[in-house]
Amino acid sequence: MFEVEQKGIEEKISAYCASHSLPEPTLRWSWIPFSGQWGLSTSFFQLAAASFGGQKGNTPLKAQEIAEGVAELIGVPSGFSKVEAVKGYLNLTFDPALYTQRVVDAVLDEEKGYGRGARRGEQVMVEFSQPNTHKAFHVGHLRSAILGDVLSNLLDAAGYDVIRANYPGDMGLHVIKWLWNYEKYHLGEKPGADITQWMGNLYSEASKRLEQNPEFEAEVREVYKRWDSREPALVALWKETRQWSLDGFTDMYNRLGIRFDRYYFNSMFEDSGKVMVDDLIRQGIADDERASGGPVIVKLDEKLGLKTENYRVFVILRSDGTALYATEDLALARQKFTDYPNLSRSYYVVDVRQSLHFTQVFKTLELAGYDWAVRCSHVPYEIVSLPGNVVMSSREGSIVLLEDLIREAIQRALQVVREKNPELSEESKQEIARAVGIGAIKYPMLTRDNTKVVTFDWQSALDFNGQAAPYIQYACVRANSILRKAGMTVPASLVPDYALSQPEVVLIDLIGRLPNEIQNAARDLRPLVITTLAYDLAKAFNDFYTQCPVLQAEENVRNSRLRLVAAARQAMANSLALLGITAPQAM
RNA sequence: GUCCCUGUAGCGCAAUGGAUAGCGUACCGGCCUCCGAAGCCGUAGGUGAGGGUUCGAGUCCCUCCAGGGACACCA
Repeated sequence: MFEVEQKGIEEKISAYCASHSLPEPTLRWSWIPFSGQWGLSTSFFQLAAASFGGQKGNTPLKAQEIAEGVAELIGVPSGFSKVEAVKGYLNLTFDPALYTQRVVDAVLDEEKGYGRGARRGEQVMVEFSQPNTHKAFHVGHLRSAILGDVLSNLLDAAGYDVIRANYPGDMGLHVIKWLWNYEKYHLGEKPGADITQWMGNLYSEASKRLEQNPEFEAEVREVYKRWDSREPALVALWKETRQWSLDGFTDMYNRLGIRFDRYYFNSMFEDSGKVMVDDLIRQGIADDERASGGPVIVKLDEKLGLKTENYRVFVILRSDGTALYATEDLALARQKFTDYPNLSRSYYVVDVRQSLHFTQVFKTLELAGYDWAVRCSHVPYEIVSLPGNVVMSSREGSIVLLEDLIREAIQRALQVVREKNPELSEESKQEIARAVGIGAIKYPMLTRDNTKVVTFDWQSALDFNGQAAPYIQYACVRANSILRKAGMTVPASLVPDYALSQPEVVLIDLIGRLPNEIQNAARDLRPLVITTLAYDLAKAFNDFYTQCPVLQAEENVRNSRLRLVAAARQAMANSLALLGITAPQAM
């Protein structure tokens, strides 16, 4: 927001250093961290330490001396109201009126585009939510879906052209088991309304039957053989039942507001993966141990000339010649760069337990000479577990179905909105309940670091109070309410001509940070940065409207505050949109 | 055994190597004649242990301790 002024100041600091025989400084700007202090800050400790040239010296004292010298030289630049040298820091306080106008104008001019960075002309792919067909879709699968969706939003807002890819597991032993069970006990049946639940039930039923009757294994192997020879009837059944799952997934994604540009399926890469394995053997990268009953492996540490065991041994084809996920992942990675040769990054949003697997995949591709291999990266996240550190498993049935969670959350939100706002139309209540319910599900998955485990429990999942999406949505609603009472007209751009109060300063400050924070969040692949900002914005707005009258204020104050309310509402709505959460009009 | 992640208030989580470590929740006490109480205000509570680097360490390095995970044909 003050890039031009900041640059001018940097030049003056350079000039100061040159004339005081100090080294060329590398400046890092940050926000003044004290609440109510408003502006940019930089420190001179590094410069002071460097100025001693290895000799001992009092760094803090020297830093303060430089800060004072710089402060004296630059005076108070235009756009700022105060310049101070404090404890080795140079603090530049913004001119409140000017800064307010700049921030508020930017938000109200750009509206939904506020915060978005310039297009970079760079394409990236984000692969996320790799659900298995013929299995339940449960809360454990939710994190990849939500995280990947939001990372895509963030990268897009940061200026990248994002391709959202899904990679369902539509073939494997789990599918064969399901087909066996269906042919034997359910032939001709069709799923009802709860597709994924029905599919999941049949899968756990199949698992149970096989556990209790190991003699059925032979029948399952028989089905696998029919698949390998592509028996037309079985392929047709697979296609039909696979589609049921995919329809169920689409329904879930629609309810969550998650979309994809591109679908890859692991069944597509069985053959091309095997061809790549052959190539790797020919290149001498992979060792084929099938003659002695072993699989095809890549001894990564050995091939890399390492004595450590960092990369271990990577198994890329079963001893019976059938494809593993590893086989298919090699081909998938290549396919992505065939489809999109200019990808500058290819991200895989997959849980942390597969970290080794992906380093092996990428390293193997690098060894094979694919120059794009270094552009692939795994974005690990910790799993969602149940209380007592119980991992959700569809086989053991220790799961919370996603559709149950969505239904319960929306139901709970509907109950609350009926209590709070009985006069709204039933249609509005339903819409609000959806926005609140979905927001309440997403926010907790995004507001902790990717590497932290999320423990799911019903009570906190359905708790709408405190630091949560409904709090932020509520702040938007209150802002909207004020604007509605003002006739929805926002005054034209103006420079505030009164002394801004503390809550206004804090609020404007936070609104102004959104563009930077979007870049930070995208750079570090951390939605947490935005969930925190959105919450801080909502809190600051709450603070503002409880302390600063808008509609009853004198006209000049009222006009300025109405613009601020509109800007705050927009900034909060934009932040929520990045998080895949909608801000209702009322709630 | 090797490697990775995590350890911050009773509990759940924050804090680009920077100044005074923040928020929620639970507990206790206040606030609906005042733009909507899904809200606001107040009290209380602290970096697993020990070294090191640095002007400055919750953050980086080393050694421990505790919890979780991954390590040859599961996905």
